[in-house]
Amino acid sequence: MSTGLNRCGKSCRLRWTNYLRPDLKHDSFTPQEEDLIVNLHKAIGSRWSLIAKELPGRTDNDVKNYWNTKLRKKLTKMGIDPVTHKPFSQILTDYGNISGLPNTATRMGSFSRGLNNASVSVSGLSYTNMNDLKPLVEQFQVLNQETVQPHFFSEVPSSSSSSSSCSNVTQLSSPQSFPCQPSQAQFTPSSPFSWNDFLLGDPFLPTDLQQQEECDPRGTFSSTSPSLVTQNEFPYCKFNGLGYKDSNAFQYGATTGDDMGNSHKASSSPASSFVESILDRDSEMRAKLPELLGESFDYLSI
DNA sequence: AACTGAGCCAACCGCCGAGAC
DNA sequence: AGTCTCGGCGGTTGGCTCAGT
Repeated sequence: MSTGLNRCGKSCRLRWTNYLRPDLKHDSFTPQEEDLIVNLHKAIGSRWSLIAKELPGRTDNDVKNYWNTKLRKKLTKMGIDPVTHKPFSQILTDYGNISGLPNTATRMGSFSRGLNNASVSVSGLSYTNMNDLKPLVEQFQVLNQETVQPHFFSEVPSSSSSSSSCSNVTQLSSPQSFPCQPSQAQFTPSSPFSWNDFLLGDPFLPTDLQQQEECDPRGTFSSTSPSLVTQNEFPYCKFNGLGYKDSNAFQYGATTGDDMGNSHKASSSPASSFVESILDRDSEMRAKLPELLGESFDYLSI
């Protein structure tokens, strides 16, 4: 049916349900609604439609947006992890229980330092850092199943995602054999992964990942062509639940593309930062653009 | 006045399941 | 059984606004 609108039916329906419906509230959320959202999120995770049903006049999109823009940051400022709803101190305690690591005091220090470093290059100590670290942690949990017990981020409520990320997290506790795992031999107990090294170095450039990608091009962490890697083969290759921004950020340290690989050759020293890797990458792209475009080109002059 | 960065939110995307054919 | 359409859902993005510089 043609409505004369340049919209598909789905868009129209969304517009109606999320905005035009007459029973919707358009005023700001009340403290009571805030409390309810936080409590429900704690109980059932990011099931926005279910949460919204408890809030008359609010849509799942409203609740989701409010959570993402306000509540999550609010909780973070209060020292509560918005994912697990646990105080960061408790998470750090849990983190301290990871086996095969140096003493807790050292780890705590390096962990906060890692977060602070991230805050410089991202946007302050916020949930973003936790989410940025999460896929890396998961990668390392997969790569080091023998030495790292998966329980830090695996505490994410199983209901926190509908289709993708949730299922992957639960898979952590049931390790599979992955075709792209021949590199596992490189992660022998004699050289266990060190959180300290990881956090003291560049969190986006774990050197072990380079070994991984050199070993098997298929077992990459590529987000440029995530469809090449199925979840069954290697569930944590896909960065489920992360946007391109996150994935791209990670790319600087972990892609297998020709150019990317070169880029972190130059920035793989422990002292280099994520920002430096971006700058390196930027220089490289600028150098390559003319040949890619077949003509002289300086995008800075646009 | 111009620029910049952060916050906000409607809209979009991709996946999934249900139901019709 | 296979395919298609539709609606629901959660995650993400793009563009607007506004405060700060």
